[in-house]
Amino acid sequence: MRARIEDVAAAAGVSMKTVSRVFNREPNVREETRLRVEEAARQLRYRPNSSARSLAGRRSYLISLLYDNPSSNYIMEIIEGVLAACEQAHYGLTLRPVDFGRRGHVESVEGLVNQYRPDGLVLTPPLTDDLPLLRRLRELDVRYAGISAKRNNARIGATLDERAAVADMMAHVVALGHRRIAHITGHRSHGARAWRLAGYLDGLNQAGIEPDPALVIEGEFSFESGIAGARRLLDLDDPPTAIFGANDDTACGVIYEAAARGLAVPDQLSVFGFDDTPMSRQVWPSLSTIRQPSRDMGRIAARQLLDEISGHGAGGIVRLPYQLQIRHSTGPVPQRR
Amino acid sequence: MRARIEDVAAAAGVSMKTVSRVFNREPNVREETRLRVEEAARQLRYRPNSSARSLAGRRSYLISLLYDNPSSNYIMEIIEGVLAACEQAHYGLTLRPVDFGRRGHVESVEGLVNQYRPDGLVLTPPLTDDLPLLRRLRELDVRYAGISAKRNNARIGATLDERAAVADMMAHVVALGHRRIAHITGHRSHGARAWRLAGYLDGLNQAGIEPDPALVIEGEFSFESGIAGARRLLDLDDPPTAIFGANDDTACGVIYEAAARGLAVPDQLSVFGFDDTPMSRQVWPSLSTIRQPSRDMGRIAARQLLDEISGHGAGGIVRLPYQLQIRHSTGPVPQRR
DNA sequence: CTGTTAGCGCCTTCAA
DNA sequence: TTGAAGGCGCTAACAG
Repeated sequence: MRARIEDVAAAAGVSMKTVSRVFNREPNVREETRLRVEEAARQLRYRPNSSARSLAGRRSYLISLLYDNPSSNYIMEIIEGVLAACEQAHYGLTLRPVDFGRRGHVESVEGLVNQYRPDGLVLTPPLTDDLPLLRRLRELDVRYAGISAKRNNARIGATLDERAAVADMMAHVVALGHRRIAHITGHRSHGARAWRLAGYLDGLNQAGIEPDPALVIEGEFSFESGIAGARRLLDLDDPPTAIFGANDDTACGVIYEAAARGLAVPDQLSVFGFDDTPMSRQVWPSLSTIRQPSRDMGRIAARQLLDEISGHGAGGIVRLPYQLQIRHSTGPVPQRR
Repeated sequence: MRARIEDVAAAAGVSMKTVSRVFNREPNVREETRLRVEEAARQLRYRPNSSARSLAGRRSYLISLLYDNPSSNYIMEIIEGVLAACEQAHYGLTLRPVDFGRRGHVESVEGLVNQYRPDGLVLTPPLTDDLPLLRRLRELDVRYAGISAKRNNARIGATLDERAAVADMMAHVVALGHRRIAHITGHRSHGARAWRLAGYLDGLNQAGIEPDPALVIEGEFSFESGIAGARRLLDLDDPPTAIFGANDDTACGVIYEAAARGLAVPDQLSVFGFDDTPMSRQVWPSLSTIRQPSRDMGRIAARQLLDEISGHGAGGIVRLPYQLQIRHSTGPVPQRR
C-alpha cells in the first residue's frame, strides 16, 4: 500500500501537521525536524495524494489552457511551453477546446471551472479578447494569463509586437521595389487582425506609399480566404506585385491561386505571411514570413500565471521578440514592359 | 457558493447517494428520479468536484495521452477525440509528451503514473509499439489502449487497415498507367512503416509488377526525407513515374523537389501520400492521399479504455475505415517519347 | 430501487 | 516551533 502522511509522521516521530509543513515549504519547522521528516518520507517513498491535497487545501494544483484551435501547430507549441512551465511548478494541465462564437461557450468554461477548479487559466487568441468570457471570469474571480491579448484584456501573459513585425517585413518588400502591395486581412474577431493591418499601413506610410483601399481584402486567417482574396486582387486592372496574407494559411492560399494561374512566385508575384508554420517551409516556393515564438509565449504566460498563483508574481505582460524569415516567396518587383 | 451534491439531493428530495448514482450512470435509479435529479443539478449548475470524487473513489478519474509528436495535426485530432470521450465519461485528460528513443523515457512515464495515478493511458504511435514501455506498464499494472498498434501490442484500442489502404491507392495509380512506382518509406521505429511498405508491395504484386529494389528508399516520415528520397529517385537512369511518400510530409518533400527541378506534377510525375493532413489540400498541386480518421481513432480508443476502466467493456481493437482522397498530384503516366 | 454511515488523505484553525 | 480536532465533497459498503 502507498504511504500516507500519517505513516511518515509516525516514522519521523512528529505530527501530521509537521510533515505537511515540510512538504509545503512552510516556515516554523526546525531544521533537524525537517531532515528527519524528509528522510522518513524517502524511506517510505511517500508521495502526497493530490486529490486529498486539493480537496482539503481548496487548490487544484491544476491550470487550464483554453483554445479555439485556429491552427494545430500553434496550439501544440503553446501546449509544449505551458507543460514545461507546469512541470517546474509541479502543476498539472487540463485542456479546454472552446467553440468561440457558439452560443453557450462561456457556460462551457464555467463548467470547467466548477468541475476542475483550476487555479488559473491560460487564454489563447481569439479567446484572449473575448469580452463576455473575460467579464465572466472576473465575476467568478478566476485569474488568467493572456497570450497575445489586446491592451487591458489581460494583466499578465505574453505577447509580440505584431504591428512592428509586419512593418519590418513591409520595409523588406519595399526595398525589393514593390509599391503595389496588397493585404488580405485576418478575421474581425481576432486582435491580430488589427495589429497586422496597422503594421501594413505603417509600412506603406513609412515608404511614402498612399494606401489603396482596393488592395485591402477582407479575409479570415484561412487558406480559402487566401485563394478568394488572391482571385480578387489578381483580377484587378492594376494588380498588386506583392501580397501580404494575414497568416501563413492565407499566404499559402495566395501561392496556390498564383500557381493555378501559372503566375510565377516570386518572379511575377511576391507573397508573404505571418506565423512561420511548418507548412511555410514545405510549400514551393517556401514562404517568407514572421516567426512567432509560440512555445516561449506559452511557457512565459504559464509562468506568469503560476507565479501569481503562488504569490511570487510581479506580473505583467512580457513582450517577446519576433524574427523575419525571408525565404523564396519574396523577390524583386517584376520589370514593367 | 458552488452547489454540492448535498444541495442537489435536497433540491431533488433524494439522498446524496442517489445523486451520485445518477452522475455515475449506475443502475438502480428509477427513470423519474433520474430526471428529477438531473433537473435539480441543471438548476443549481452542479458539477461534481473531481478532487473529492477521486479521493473517495480511489480513482483519479483521469486518463493520460502519451505522444511523441510526429505531427501536430495528428496529435491535435487525437486529442479532440480523446477529449470527446472523456467528456462523456466525466473524465479528465492529462498530456504527456514522451521523447521516444531518448534514454529514460520509460522512467518519465513512470513518474507520470506515480504522480497523477491516471486510471489508464492512451498510446499513440510510435509509443504503441515501444516494447520496453509496454512491458513496464504491464509490470506496473497500468492499463492502456493503443492507437494503430501492431498485433498483440495492445488488447484494446483503434486501428486502420493501412496495408489495404495503400494497396487500394496503388491500384488507382496503376490504373493510370504507372508501372515504375517508387516508395519512400517511413521510419523504422514506426509500425506504420511496415504496413505501408507491405501495401506498396501488395499493390505491385496485384498488378503483376516486379518490385525494383532501387525504387524503395529509406525515409523517416519527414519532409526532408521526401526531398532527399526524391533526389535519389529522380536522378536514376530510369526514374519512376510515380512516387508514394510514406506520409504527407514525405510526399510534400517530393513535390517540393519536383518543383525545384521544374518537373510538372502530375504531368511528368505523380505523387501520393498518407494521412490527409491539412497541408495536403494546401500545396500545389493538391496531394492525393489516404484519409485516416484520427479524431475517431482517438475517441474510440479512449472509449475502449474508459469502458474497460468502468468494467463495461467487451474490449478489443476497433478497425476503422480509411478513405482515398484523389486530388491533383496523381495523373496519367507521361507518354514515352 | 433508495438511504445511512463511515471514511478517503490532507489542510485549516486554533490551542499549547 | 509543534500538535489535535474537524471538515473539504464525495463514494463504498451495507442496510432497508
